Amino acid sequence: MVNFELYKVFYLTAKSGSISKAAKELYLTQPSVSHSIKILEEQLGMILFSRTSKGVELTKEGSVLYSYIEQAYNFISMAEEKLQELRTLSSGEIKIGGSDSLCKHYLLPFLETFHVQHPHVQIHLVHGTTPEIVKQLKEGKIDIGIVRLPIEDEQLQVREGITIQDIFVTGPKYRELSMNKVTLAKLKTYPIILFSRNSFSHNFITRLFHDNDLLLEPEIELGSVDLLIEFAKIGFGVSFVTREFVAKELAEGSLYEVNLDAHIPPTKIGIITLKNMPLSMAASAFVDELERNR
Amino acid sequence: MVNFELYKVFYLTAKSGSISKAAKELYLTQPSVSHSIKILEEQLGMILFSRTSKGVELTKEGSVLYSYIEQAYNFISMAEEKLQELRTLSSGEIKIGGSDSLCKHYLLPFLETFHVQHPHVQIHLVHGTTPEIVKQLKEGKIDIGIVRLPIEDEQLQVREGITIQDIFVTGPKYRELSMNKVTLAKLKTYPIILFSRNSFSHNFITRLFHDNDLLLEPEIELGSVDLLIEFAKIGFGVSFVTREFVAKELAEGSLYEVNLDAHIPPTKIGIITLKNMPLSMAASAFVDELERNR
DNA sequence: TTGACCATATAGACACCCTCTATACCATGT
DNA sequence: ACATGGTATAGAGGGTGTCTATATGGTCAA
Repeated sequence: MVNFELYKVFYLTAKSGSISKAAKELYLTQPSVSHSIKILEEQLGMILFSRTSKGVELTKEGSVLYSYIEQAYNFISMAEEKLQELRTLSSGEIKIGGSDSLCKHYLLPFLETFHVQHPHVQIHLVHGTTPEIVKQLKEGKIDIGIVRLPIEDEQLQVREGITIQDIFVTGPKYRELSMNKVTLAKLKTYPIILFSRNSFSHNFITRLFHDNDLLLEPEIELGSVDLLIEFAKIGFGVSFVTREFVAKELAEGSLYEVNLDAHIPPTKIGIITLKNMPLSMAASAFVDELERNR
Repeated sequence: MVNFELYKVFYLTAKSGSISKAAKELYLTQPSVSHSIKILEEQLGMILFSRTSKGVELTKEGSVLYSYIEQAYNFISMAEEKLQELRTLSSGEIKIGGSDSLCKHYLLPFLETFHVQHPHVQIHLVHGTTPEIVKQLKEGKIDIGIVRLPIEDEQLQVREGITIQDIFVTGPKYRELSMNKVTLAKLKTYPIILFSRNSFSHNFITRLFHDNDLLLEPEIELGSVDLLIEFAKIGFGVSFVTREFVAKELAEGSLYEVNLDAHIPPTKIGIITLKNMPLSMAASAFVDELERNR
């Protein structure tokens, strides 16, 4: 099989009808192109051009070859244009899997700015629990997963995102909880509102109480962080939420942070990807964006 | 623009899913292919493969590139197959222009054997006078012209074919002309049958008589060599034809050659082509065939 | 867990081929 | 006749692509 590079030279020569012009386009000298065409003709065993005093002209066989190579050349050009788009993020696609509430409260701001910067990069958001996210990542259905750390998996590459702090919050009704230190036992006497059973936060808090020989019996279990916030605001009880996600409410005074006499360790948000699978340009850029704003 | 040869390496690697396998196909070593792909990735500014322990796998961008390169590769493969056909004469086309009667009597036997040998080469036959043939040759409408020599034209390459001898023939009725030497003056007393006015033979004979101070007044002028032969056979008079084209009739005794007491110089058949336009494989093969049987 | 096996990556040396310069050659048009 | 613009050829040199040798890493089976 002939060296493909020779076909490029052939194409440009045929197209411009001149070896000299082709040489200029290729940033080569005329003898070089002349030589390449000679090699090609020798390897194909046929004359491709008739040489005239004003350039070259395709022979019958040359014309046949040209009609094919023209197509091939166009496809390669299109390929390079397409890759150029991908490289400059004028095109592309990212599939992100967001665990729990992280989608809305953590990811959304990034998505907005990223979308403004790269409007032609399509973003698909998938919702799911941490194990679901990991599974989809391994199946190649998503490029990036956003989960709470820690996570242990040999196949995963984990980048650390921002650190978040889970806290108990309450509305003005139980404002006293924010004044003085509150023990877990004391807190237990208030109505506790938690995220759905089996969620990261539900499990964590249950274990925290259990470690202090207390059995937590949540008053309400909700499937949405927004509802947790709303319920706390209007005085249904004490919600367990992430401080960073209720920053606005805390600032405006519609929620108060419980002054808990117990240590709730801060959590990190992790950006997980498959260790062996290189990220696409778009995904890579998005991850960079997430890491930059750590 | 990237070296096209790298795309070939890329394609075969992607297709086989393995650098080692691609190396075998390319008759290269594994490090060489590995290196080529690295170069390609660097030049495109993106990772094309994820390397695993059992080979390589296309990344998102790699897949995009592959979908284009696959097409390009197929076109090039098709091109090489097509050229292979042309080279082996399993395909192709020849346009031949035959002057005067040469088509039927000279060319036809060659065409038959050539067609048997290369049934997939299409042959187009064009009929015309010598100037018409030359014109069509220069316009690129035919590849090869078959004419009587001599012909003088800077742009033409002339190959000599067989030598032919024009003679006068007659049927049994005037058989006596074949017995003893016949002068032009004597011949003139018989009815002369010539090919159409302005034809090569008409002009030649008129001049021959003129050079001997005789004015030729042909009895009949015909537009076909076949008719010349037939008219002579059935006793209409004396036809001026080419000896080689009436070999059968002379042998079987339906025609007799006039024993002329004047020298008619033999003529050569010429195979003419454009000097600066290389012949197609098929045309070239046909010309070779003509030259071989000189 | 360990070792064999099968991938790819890396390093460094060498040779070949590609490209360059210089020049010849040819056709065309002034 | 000569300038111009095209291609072909020769020969030299350097760059690049390919090789060998070896490292590295993952998978599988014992």
